[in-house]
Amino acid sequence: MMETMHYTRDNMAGLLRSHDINPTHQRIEIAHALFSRQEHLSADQVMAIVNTRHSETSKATVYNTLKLFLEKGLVREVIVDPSKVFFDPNTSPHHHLYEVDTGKLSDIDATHVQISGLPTLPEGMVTEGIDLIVRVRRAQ
Amino acid sequence: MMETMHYTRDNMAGLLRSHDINPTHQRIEIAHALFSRQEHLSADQVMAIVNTRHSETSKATVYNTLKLFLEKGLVREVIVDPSKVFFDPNTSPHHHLYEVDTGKLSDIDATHVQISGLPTLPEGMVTEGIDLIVRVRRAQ
DNA sequence: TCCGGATATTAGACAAAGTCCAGATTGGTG
DNA sequence: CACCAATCTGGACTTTGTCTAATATCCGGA
Repeated sequence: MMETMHYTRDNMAGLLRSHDINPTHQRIEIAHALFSRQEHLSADQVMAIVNTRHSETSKATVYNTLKLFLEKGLVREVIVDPSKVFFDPNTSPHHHLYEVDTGKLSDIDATHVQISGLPTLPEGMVTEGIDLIVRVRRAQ
Repeated sequence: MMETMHYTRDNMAGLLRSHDINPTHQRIEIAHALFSRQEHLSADQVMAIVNTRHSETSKATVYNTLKLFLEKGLVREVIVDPSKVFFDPNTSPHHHLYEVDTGKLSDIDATHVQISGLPTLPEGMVTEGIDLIVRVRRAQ
C-alpha cells in the first residue's frame, strides 16, 4: 500500500536527486511550488509563488530551472495558450481540458481514452508525445 | 465534379465576401498568401510575404486581419510552438504532426482517426474544438 | 459631384514572455 | 584555506503581439 505522498521540501530533494538533478535551494523551492500544488503553473506564477515573502530567486533561474526539469522528465510542458507555457508536475499519461474563456486547465485521465487510426510516421521519425487538448467554453 | 480551385486574388474577394468579410486590398493579399500556399503561416511570415516587394501592409493590419479571419471561421489557429501562433487555411477537420526539431508542421487527415473514451464535459460547457498534436523528432 | 459617417489602415509606443551574458556566489575537495 | 565547477543573478535584449490616436478609404444620399 502506497502512503499518501507529502510534498515536503525534504522529499523534493530526494525527488530531484532521483532525476539526476542537483538539489539546490532554488530548485527545491521551485519543485515544491509545482508538486505541493499539483497544478499547472506558468513561469510567471512559479516566480510569484517562490518570491512571495522577499525576492529570492531570479527570473533567469526560474526559466533555467523549469527547462532543466523538463529535460530531466520531472515536469511536462503544456502548450495551449499562445501567450504562455504551462508546466505540469503530472508526467503520467494524460490529456488536457482547457476552458478558453477562463484559462482554466485541468487533466483528463488517459487510461480510458483511445486514439486510433493515426497514420504511420514518416521514415526515421519517432513520436515524442501525443497531446490531446479539448477546448471548451461556457455555453452562451 | 469539383474543379481544381485556383486561389487567384479575384477568387479571394469572393471567398472573403462569402464569410461576411469586406474584401479590402490588404485582406485579399493576406488571404492570398495563406490560401495560395495552403501552408501554416505565422503572423510574421504572412507579413514578410505580403511585404516582399515594398512595404504595403502594417503589422497592426496583419494581426487585425488574421484575428478577423479567425473569428469568421476562414482560418484556424494552431498552437504548437510556444513562441508563435500558426494560422491554418485548412478548416476541415484534421489534426497536426509537428516536428519539434525543425518546427515543420503538417496535417493529419481526421477521417480515419477515432478518439473515444473522453469524459463527459462539466455541466454547461460546450466543446469548441479538439486539438490532437503528434510531436515527432528524427530518431537519433 | 460633394459631403459625412462608418469602416479600415497606419506608425509607433507599449507590454509581456522568454533569452542571454558576464560577473558574483556557492559548495565541495584536496 | 584555496580552488574549481556548478549555479545564480541583474539587467539588457529580443520577439510576439496589443493598443491608440491620427489618417485614409469607401459608399450612400442630397
